Amino acid sequence: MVERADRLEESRRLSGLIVAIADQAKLDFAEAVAPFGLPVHLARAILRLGAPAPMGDLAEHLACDRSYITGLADKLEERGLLTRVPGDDRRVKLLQLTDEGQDLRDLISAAVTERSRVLRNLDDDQRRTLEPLLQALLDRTPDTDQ
Amino acid sequence: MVERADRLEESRRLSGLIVAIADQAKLDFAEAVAPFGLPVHLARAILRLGAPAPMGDLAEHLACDRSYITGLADKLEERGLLTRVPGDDRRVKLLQLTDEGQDLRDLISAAVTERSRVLRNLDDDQRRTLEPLLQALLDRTPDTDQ
DNA sequence: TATTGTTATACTCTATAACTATA
DNA sequence: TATAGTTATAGAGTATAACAATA
Repeated sequence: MVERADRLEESRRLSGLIVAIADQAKLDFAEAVAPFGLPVHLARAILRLGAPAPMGDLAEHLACDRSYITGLADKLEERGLLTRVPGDDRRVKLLQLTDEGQDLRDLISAAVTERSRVLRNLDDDQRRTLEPLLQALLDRTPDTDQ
Repeated sequence: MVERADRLEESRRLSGLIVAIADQAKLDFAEAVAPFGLPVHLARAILRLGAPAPMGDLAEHLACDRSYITGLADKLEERGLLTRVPGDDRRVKLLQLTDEGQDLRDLISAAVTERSRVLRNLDDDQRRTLEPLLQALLDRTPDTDQ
């Protein structure tokens, strides 16, 4: 049996750890990507564009407004990393990486993977143990309403 | 034995889960705190002020510039939630919650705890299993340099 | 000379609203 | 009429730099 106060303290510790790990993950990502001269959002966009995608999809994935994507796409286009190609629905523009963009995407992907703490700090067993716990944490709470 | 490609995919999944959980934790926090009419940063500041603390300490804890703390302290002072009291070193000002501030802090603390996913979604065993895994994730990588 | 907190200002990020062209 | 993307603009959030008081 765990005492109430201990459980509270443990829970705060765990919450703090999770936030700290996520913050660290963002720093790791920014650091992995910096050598390529790319701000985080541009790098995330490139990673997302393994296949050509409508600008609206990217907005949804990056959790931002479509108008913001226009700016990102402009910057990536200026750098010659992607082009806008028309979709079947002619209102839609697909963002498609150029060859240079694809090459850069591969490099970024490798750099990010290389720094992955999940890969570097945990063994196979630990990863297998961790996943269901994280999944449980993410699940919508069963609303005990107690 | 786990295949390389599987391990990569699993690792991406886990990284994604961690970031998603942290994002969700921030949303949970904001939601828990909203009924008190407090922006997230003000609430975090109050939670930090269980004991009077120099403004610089708060800046460090919130990971922002000292000049930003001046603004936060102003707002909290306007609301009657804290006062600035001189420290031993007379350059220093300590932020000290008023009685009203302490009461509010207790309420916020309870509201945040009540929503804690760590408490609501995991049992004692799961929490005990989770902690060392998170700790390992956070640890500075042993720099394999491979 | 270095440090704490303050002030004024500037910058970055991102959203909102109005617009064009399609549907 | 509704939707995808664009444009111009505005706002929130936060930092920078110069400053006053103290060390």
